[in-house]
Amino acid sequence: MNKTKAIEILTKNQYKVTTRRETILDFFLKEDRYHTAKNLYDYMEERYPAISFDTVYRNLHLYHDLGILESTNLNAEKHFRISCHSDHHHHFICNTCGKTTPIHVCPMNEAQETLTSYKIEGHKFEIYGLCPECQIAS
Amino acid sequence: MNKTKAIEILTKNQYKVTTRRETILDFFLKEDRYHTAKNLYDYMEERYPAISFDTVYRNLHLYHDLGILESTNLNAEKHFRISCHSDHHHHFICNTCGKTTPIHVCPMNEAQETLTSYKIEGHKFEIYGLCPECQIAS
DNA sequence: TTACAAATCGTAATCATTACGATAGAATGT
DNA sequence: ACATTCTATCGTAATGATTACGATTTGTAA
Repeated sequence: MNKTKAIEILTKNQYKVTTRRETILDFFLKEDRYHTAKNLYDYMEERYPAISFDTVYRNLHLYHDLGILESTNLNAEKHFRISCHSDHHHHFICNTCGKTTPIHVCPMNEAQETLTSYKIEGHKFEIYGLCPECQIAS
Repeated sequence: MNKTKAIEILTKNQYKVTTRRETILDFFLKEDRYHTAKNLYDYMEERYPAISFDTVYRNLHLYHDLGILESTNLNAEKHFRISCHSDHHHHFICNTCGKTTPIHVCPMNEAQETLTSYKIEGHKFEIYGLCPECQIAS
């Protein structure tokens, strides 16, 4: 996902490309990692002192629905990152800096065999720990 | 995990065995699935009309820390279930009834090979969908 | 049974998220 | 250019889950 493609998705779906929406894209494209709604709110508030929660959450959900962002729950708080769905994969997530590393291992084929007569609607595979950089820092 | 073992863990760690703590165990042992704090609170309130949030949450955390319960985050809300750590496995979780089915497939060995120089501290593999019973019901 | 620490109650505070009426802004047709 | 009509945003209040804490009660060991 890049800015051009995200804007293309917005216009294709008849959503307006506003300055706030562009700034939100900049925020997520700047760093390839998970961020909380609060992280984004703080970033936006520096640039638009009157920004509303509504704008932040509404656009997070919009981007999520359009596939521009993907999300995960880490300790009962939603985290969002720029989408990278060119192929199916999962993530290593650093507990310290939040940076993600793709993992190209997916156990669903094997798992599926043991779940005949179950209707599978989704799955989650995440690995948590310290990335090389954060190990050195600690 | 069963009631005798849970009580053994409590006393071994010098925690008191109170009526509320026993009732909480009954609640989780009754059904092999994930429950929210609210589920437990409602159950407790029927039996102890003056039960406090504090008691519910404090004991959920205590049981979790002692390994009597395990937890997961489903749509930004913590869910708890009685621990079943006899062997390492993961769960299929029904989106409708919350019942769990163990899955004896774990992708960590393969994943680890691709993550040399990363320090792995934990992982999560969950499959969501409809269990056979809930497919019939819908 | 007494005494003390642990557990619980009652209630307020916090944190993330959602909701909604009022206002502002962009796109379209005249 | 102007009016019309959506859409987006603001301002703020409400909700839902969770945490916090002083006051009171209860369990346990001497």
